[in-house]
Amino acid sequence: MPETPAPATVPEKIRLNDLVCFAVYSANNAFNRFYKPIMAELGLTYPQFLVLMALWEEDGQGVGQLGERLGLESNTLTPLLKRMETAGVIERRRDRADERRVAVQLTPSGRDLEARAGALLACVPQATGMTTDELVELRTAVERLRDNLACARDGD
Amino acid sequence: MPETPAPATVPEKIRLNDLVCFAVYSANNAFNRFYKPIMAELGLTYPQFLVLMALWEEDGQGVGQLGERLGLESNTLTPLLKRMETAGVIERRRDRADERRVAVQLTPSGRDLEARAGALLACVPQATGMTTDELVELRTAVERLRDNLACARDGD
DNA sequence: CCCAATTATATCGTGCGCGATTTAATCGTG
DNA sequence: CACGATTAAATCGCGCACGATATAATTGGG
Repeated sequence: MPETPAPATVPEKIRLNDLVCFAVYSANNAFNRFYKPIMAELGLTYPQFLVLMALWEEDGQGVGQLGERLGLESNTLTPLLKRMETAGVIERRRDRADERRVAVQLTPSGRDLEARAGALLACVPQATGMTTDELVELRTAVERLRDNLACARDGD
Repeated sequence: MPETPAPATVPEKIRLNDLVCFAVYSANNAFNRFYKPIMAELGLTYPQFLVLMALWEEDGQGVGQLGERLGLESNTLTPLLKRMETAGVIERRRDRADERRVAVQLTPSGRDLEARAGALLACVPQATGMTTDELVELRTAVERLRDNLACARDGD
């Protein structure tokens, strides 16, 4: 007879490296580190760059729309947008028709960064060490994971 | 003849949703949000939980070893570990043989959390909406991405 | 028309994550 | 043994991310 009785379900120690969440966590940190010097060249941070991308797709979005696009709320976006305004890449202006809303507009300087960003980010696919097809598949899977987690948190 | 001459490489507007980095970024945020109430039940934050997992695998690790395991440095870990010490789940003590080093030891309270954590995290695979096989494949791909980015940043 | 409910942003406090620097202990070479 | 170089951790400042709350504008019944 073994000293320790076998439990109904083997508890099987969970290890850090078995967790998808840790892989995502550490990959996100790795992306941040990789992007930092590139973004510094543009005078931006990585989250600020994501905001700019959203604005290059559609200028003049409100804080709420940007938040929906990026998965962030005003408590994160407001100070971030203020820093971007100070940096001179966007302008924030109250909507005349509805003074609660704040529209975020690119400045010429903010628009100009789009071309520069394209060149600076060209090195990224190479750095991932993955093929275009692999990247598309990976992205799709990560998006599915993200969306499932988000809706599991709300209404299941 | 087309109005706009075709450039050598088509600049093809990059959209937010095409970026793997944004998928990883937003998935990491989603994980954080999903884990927050679970971790609160344990009196922990998500990064603190990751530290505990590393210690459950091997107790008494130094700050540097923990950092290597988690991909963090002392500037992040030191204050985090101090909060965990205040919370009573670990103890930090200077190594007698080498006074530069600080060993991190689980307290009984910190050890006890392992069993509770297992039960609380049982809901996670379900929430991802992915099969076990899909999760393994996804984790492997994300780890590869992370490791490639990290070594591209250093010596290529 | 008024006022409670709703909506949009902003504010505040806390905990990361990290670049830059500091402090302190150990090592290595003479 | 001395002393500069190296190593380990800690400190500092900044920018997210977010829960909780506040402020201000609009909406909708009665």
